[in-house]
Amino acid sequence: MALRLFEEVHNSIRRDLMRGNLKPGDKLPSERDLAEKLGVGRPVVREALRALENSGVLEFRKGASGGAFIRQGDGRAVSRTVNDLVFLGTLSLDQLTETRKCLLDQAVRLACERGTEVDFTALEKNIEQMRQALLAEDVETSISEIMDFYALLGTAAKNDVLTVMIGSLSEIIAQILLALKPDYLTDLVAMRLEVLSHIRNRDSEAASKAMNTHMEILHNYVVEKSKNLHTLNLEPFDLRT
Amino acid sequence: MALRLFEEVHNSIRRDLMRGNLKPGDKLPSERDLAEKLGVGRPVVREALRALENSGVLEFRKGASGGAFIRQGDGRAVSRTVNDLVFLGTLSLDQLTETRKCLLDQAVRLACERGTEVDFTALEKNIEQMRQALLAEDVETSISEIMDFYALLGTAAKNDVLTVMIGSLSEIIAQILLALKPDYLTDLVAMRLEVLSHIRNRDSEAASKAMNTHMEILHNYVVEKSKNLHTLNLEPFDLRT
DNA sequence: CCAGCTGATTGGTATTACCAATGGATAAAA
DNA sequence: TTTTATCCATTGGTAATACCAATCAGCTGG
Repeated sequence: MALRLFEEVHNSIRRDLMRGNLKPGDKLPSERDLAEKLGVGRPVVREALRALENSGVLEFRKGASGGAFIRQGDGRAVSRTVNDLVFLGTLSLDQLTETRKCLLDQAVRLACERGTEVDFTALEKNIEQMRQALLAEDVETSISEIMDFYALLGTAAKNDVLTVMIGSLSEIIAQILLALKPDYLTDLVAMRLEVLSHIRNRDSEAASKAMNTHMEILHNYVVEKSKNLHTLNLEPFDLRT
Repeated sequence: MALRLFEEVHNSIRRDLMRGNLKPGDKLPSERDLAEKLGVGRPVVREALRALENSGVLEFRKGASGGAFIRQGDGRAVSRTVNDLVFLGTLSLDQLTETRKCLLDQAVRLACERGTEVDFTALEKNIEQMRQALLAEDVETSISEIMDFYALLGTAAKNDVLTVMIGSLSEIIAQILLALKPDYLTDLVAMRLEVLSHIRNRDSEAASKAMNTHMEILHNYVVEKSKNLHTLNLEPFDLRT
């Protein structure tokens, strides 16, 4: 199978990444220079760069001393892809929840083991901010805080991979919840506070159990209310800073 | 923050996906028609479509009655992104292995619970094919079979999300292993056969323990040999059919 | 020394044109 | 009539060019 030209360029850059020739913060030559150096047209270079931006590898800045920069990278590209797979019908919410439970179980156990008081304070603060955002019915802030909780849990567990995976599976759940705008969500605060207290006590069994209960309740609610995902009028979320 | 034009197009198509207006197998209008209908230039449409192809959502076919088609979607886009994050230095192999162990543990337990004899036979056949490929030192086939094992495990566990996640975390390990070309890999056969036998006996504790041992050995080996990832001369893997 | 202008650089977009591959329609041959 | 070979319209892939908009370095004048 012959690769298209933009795929060659794409692979070439990714290869430089794997070889260590490119590191986060590095700046690529301008599109015009790249095109000339590689002997291809500028559109080809642009399509290759676009694909890399879509993967979260590149970031663009306009103007003089602008250009394409290698990013540090985060889990957003993973989240978006998982989201797509759900809407394509490839992945089901049931299976997603089952896997999410497994990962969160591991996260709370590791948090019990490795978490510091700094981590716990951050979690506590996050729950409080989530509570206020929910009360104010501030949808954007709410979803942001809800997601931050998982990230902070991953931080407490000292495992970024776990954080990325949990985030990618949680994003869609959070979106659905807020599309439904249930007043029920105030329970979220109570449940999370309970989980946190168990983690603080380093009681991994209790924390795990509480988190599982939390997940069960959430899942049953979400599945019941969103049997037809497509009627929820969700908006695609962007991939920017 | 003002969205770029191609992002508008991108979101527009993704929105149609979420609304259910587009389903796998559907064909988008030609680039020229789309450009005219949306009142933008063709390059803009192409960049938007390119991003969606990169996400694994679209597939292109040339020629008459060709065009952009909605794909069923699979885990490859997730795998590639995780790969990038490792090479960007955002995710470490240690944390990756820890999460992988957690997911595989869940997978073998679910396989014990839900697996059928058909699943087990498929796993058995896969291990045999892997053995032959390793003996023949057929690198491409080997990595393919090694990855298939995890996919089959996910199939036995009846959870596609688990399958995708495990695949995304395993891909890079498999690549490193084959770049090292260790004769040691024959042990892989024995370890996997042991795991399979426990699963067949529905002995989830033994299966879990065997899989964990498998992971520990593999991880220690990989981490020791690849302290400097960038010297391995790995090739980026493509995202095609 | 600083505020403001100026211009060069860079990504963003549009336009045009042509190539290459594909598949169906059409015409020729059996 | 059926089959086969050819043609051609449609579509993505690539190139080249031009212009816009944003940005920042450096100069300029106060």
